[in-house]
Amino acid sequence: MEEQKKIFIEKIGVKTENHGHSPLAGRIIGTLLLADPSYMTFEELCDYLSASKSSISTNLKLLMSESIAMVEYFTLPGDRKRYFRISVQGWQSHLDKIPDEFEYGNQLLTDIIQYRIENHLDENFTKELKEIVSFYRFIIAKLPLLKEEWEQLKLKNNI
Amino acid sequence: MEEQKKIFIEKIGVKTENHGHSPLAGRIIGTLLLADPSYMTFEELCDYLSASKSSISTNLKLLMSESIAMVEYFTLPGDRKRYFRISVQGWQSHLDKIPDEFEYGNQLLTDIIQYRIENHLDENFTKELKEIVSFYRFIIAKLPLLKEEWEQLKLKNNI
DNA sequence: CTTTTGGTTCGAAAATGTCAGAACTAAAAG
DNA sequence: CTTTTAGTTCTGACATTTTCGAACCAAAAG
Repeated sequence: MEEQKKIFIEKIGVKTENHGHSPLAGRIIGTLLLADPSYMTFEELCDYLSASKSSISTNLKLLMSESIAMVEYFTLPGDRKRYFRISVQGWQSHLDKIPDEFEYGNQLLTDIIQYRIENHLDENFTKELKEIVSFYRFIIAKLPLLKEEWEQLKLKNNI
Repeated sequence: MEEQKKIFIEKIGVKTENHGHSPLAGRIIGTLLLADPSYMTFEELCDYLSASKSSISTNLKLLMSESIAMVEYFTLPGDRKRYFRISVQGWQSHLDKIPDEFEYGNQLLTDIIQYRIENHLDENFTKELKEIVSFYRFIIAKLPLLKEEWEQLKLKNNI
């Protein structure tokens, strides 16, 4: 069982690594996703992952940074420890940022097209690029509407 | 102008690196996106990027691989050279694979939820995870429909 | 059959990333 | 004021990735 869990954590870790994080960062995410209770202290993370304080500190700092925001911590009165957990809100807001992500890549493609037009480069290829951009734009415009639609759906069914 | 172009290529390159490729792979993509004509020979790439034949070869191989398919080449009769270019089709099919990408991450989250239920872990957190998954599922289901909608739109307006 | 062209493949070197240990700090406890 | 706790920061070692140069190969040219 415990062994099973560790293998599972590694798997989650690899997935997270694919998104550009270090192996340890991935393991922290995996560990917190399977934790019970759903939060852990700094020390527990060190022990459980057999990692040094410095590595845990560095990686937690990264995972809690503004731009990533996958982990957060809370404190308890009269207790010096920090309790780290997955930030569900961070995860959600990460979802909300997907359109921006698309948008950035798309802006770059748009600039490329602009450059190609200004410099009279091979029009046929430019046109093909335009088509890709227009699809992206379409998706980007639709995503917030989907989110909206989902909120409505949730309101009707669940709560 | 030429200098401007190089800076631009680096910028495209960084964006591509963020998707998990090497700097040189990113530069190749950038170079081909701004190329005129829209294809280049192996030698031209080596010269333009001041990179070794081996590096260009390795990276082109990667970029042309089944799973990435961002670059392709064509040949001309009576000409031994290969002409490398951006694969618009590969790019398109990459777009088509976005739902699968989402799906994989989502499957992992689903497994995590399953584990948490089976082992009676902190239900509140499990419930929050469920909500994220259900939103993902919703999006995944909708994306192909959006693609469809876009195709229709294109048919009406353009061609 | 030899040379040239257009690459590929195989180590090794250089650049980067990851992690641990030790020294440090700020706040609380004694 | 000293000690302990809960981390942080810095430095260097180790691992991985990226790139290069040299040797190699297959096909075409001479």
